[in-house]
Amino acid sequence: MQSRTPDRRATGRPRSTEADAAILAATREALVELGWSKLTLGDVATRAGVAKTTLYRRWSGKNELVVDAVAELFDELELPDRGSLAADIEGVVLQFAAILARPEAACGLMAVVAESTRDDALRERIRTSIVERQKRLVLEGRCRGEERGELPPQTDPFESARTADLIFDVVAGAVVHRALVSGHPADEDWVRAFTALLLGGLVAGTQQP
Amino acid sequence: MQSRTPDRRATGRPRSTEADAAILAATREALVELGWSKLTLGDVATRAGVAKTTLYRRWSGKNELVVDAVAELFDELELPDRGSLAADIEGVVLQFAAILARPEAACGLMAVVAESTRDDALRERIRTSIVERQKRLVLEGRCRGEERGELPPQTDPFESARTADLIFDVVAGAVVHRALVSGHPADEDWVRAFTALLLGGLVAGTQQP
Amino acid sequence: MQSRTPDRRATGRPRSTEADAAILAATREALVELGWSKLTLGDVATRAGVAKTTLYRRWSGKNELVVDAVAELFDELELPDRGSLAADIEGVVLQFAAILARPEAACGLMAVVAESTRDDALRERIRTSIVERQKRLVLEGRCRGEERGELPPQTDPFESARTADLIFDVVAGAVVHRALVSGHPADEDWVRAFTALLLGGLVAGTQQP
Amino acid sequence: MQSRTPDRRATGRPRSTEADAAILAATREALVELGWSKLTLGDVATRAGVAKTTLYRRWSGKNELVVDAVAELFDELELPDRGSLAADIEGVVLQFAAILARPEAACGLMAVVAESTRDDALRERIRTSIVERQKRLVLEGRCRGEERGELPPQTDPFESARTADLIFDVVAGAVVHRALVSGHPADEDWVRAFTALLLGGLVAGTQQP
DNA sequence: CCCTAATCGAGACGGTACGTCTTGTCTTTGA
DNA sequence: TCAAAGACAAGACGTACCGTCTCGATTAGGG
Repeated sequence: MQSRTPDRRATGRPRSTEADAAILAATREALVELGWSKLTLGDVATRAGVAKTTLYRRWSGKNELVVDAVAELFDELELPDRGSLAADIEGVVLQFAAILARPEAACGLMAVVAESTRDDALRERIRTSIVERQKRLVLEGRCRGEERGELPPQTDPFESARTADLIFDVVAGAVVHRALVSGHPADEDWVRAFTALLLGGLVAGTQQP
Repeated sequence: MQSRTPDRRATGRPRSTEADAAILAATREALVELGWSKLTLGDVATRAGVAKTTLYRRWSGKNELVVDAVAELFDELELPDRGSLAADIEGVVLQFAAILARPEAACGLMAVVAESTRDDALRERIRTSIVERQKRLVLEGRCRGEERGELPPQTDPFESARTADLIFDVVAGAVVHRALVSGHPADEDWVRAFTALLLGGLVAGTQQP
Repeated sequence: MQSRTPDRRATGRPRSTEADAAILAATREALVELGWSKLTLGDVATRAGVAKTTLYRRWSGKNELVVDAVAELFDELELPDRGSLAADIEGVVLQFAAILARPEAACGLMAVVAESTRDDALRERIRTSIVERQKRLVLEGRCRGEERGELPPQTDPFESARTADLIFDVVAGAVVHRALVSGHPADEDWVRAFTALLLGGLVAGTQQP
Repeated sequence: MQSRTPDRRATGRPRSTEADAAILAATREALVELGWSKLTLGDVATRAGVAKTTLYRRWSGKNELVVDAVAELFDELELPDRGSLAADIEGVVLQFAAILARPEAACGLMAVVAESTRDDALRERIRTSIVERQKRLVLEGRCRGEERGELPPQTDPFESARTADLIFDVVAGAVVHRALVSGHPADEDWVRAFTALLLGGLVAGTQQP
């Protein structure tokens, strides 16, 4: 959501802050009921009890609106402390799968990713609002793994970032593919098998590169 | 594409087989130029030199059409024989990344996946036409790994299928996420690191489950 | 309906004569149910149990088909012998009104007249098939009036034709307007008043021109 | 054209009054060039420089639009004062014939009458907007005839209305039939003969009913 | 306490695509 | 050769949404 510049004219009627929240909530509600392609901004405005003008004054279009509406959903992710690295990873992956099981997250996210293949600004907005924002979980997890001695300490910062990116791609990609493409739920069994594969690869990879 | 039932009435003018191919090619062309959201079936029909009715007679809508148009792209994948399992995997993953780097594949695939979150028939069509169809690569790869002794023989058929599914989710998901979400190319370096992670996990997982 | 030329090639499968009648009947049936604007040639063909091709082979379009279908309706008109000119006229006008009360006649006739304002060939077809064909009633009526001495004998053949045309315009026009535009039925009362006006004008006109 | 109810919500952008006029003018223009059956609302909208939605917001379809477009044409009729009843009638009938000679009037009027045979609301709209509206000419003419002593005063109001209706059916019907069906122009000669017939009938009818 | 200016709701506007329908032609198989 | 069946190119249908615009009606400061 675009924040108003601080030096903005302070005169005139200020924008309603309630409208912002109402619009994002209405967007998620409409995504659940209608999906991406049948979601219309006019309908979102009506649900939010707001005029179309009010919506367009804040967002430039459907893509940007849905990115913001979906991004909020992923902020509730956090790395649990279950005692072992494997258990921690399983926990956060299950949380991620739970969010993706919600229809507004699944269809909203996939749709904006699809649109972003032809819109660099949108891709950047997705990266900033969603991807980079959650990469904190990987860093925190590895940090905890090193503290516990479950992972060897990573010294090279460049190599460290590269590995974090790879892990994030593997985790996020695999869960999304399992949930949305294969069509099977990412349940506890699957998450346990996936975590074993991932950790096995990580340990093997760092032992004898 | 729906094949006509064999006992279909053989009367009337038969459907043009050239039109089928022209429509799918035009669809890919339009996807490249316009992307998913600006692709219109009227435009596809015009590009294919075909009336809209001809298009609607064969496909029920944009979703189904694009699934078929994209599915053809993935049929050119094949498992190369580069001497080692790791090299073979790297080869096929690179091919997969190359296809996903084509805009018609990327935006078409993501868009229909997004739509499939609210349309079970569409999800099934995607699974049948694309996912299950390419899972052959995983099976073939493991078979070759076992022949070469790089992988321990898998005896339990149920466990075997479960692992194949997991591998496919990890491979396809990671490459898609890398290419489309993270926004970095899935180049040779990344593919090598990813393959190492995957193979490490596989070997570790089968040695001490 | 285009009649086959007598020296036509007698080879090949002959055209079905039943089809002609079936198509005209189906056209009237469809006119009753659907009216002019929703009548489609495909539907007529289906009702007649005939392929569209067969229909187009005989008529060049909707206009021509409906002219032929409607023209048949007016052939059942005849001048009754009720003893006096006034009664005879009332009788035939009531018959005419009865035909126009049938929806297929009313809407078919008005529609082709509307189309004929921009299609001279169609106007000619209407005149030949419907108007001139029924003008016999006027001539026969005047002839009978003169025989009975109710009308003075008309000697000038040019003047005679002019008057016949005028009478036909007045009779046909007034009944059509009453029935279709004013929206009131052309019942016995109205027909009596109209006939009185017409006969009064005719007698007055011939007495002191 | 539907007038907005006076208690209508005064909120929102008001409808453009220029659009109304532009659409009706464009309709007449298109009727002249294309006739009824080839007139499309999309084309009318384009000619009027207006979106299709704007047109459909005001009229429910082709029929209603053309009724309004044609009705305006007949408002220019007026009863001239030429000194005698016969001359006055001849004058207004000639005016009427002149309007019917314009293609937009002829084909538009006939077509909506044809459609009205299957649409009571449309028939009522035609009666209200065109027929009843012009019946004023008959009333005015008879009034003037009575003032001049050319017609006996009519006392029974019911009988009076019945006669006015009859006269209107005869006049309008005969002119339309002459112009559109018989295919001959309603020129001065014809109008003079017709007026003589009509007036003769009227005088005869009122002298000895 | 009013003034000013940006906001709000409502809804009409010009466009554009939709998915369906009809037209008149063409291409099959079968009689 | 014609018939039936139905696919074909073309194009209008009436609807829905888009993103913009014009309204009158609120709201806050700031004077």
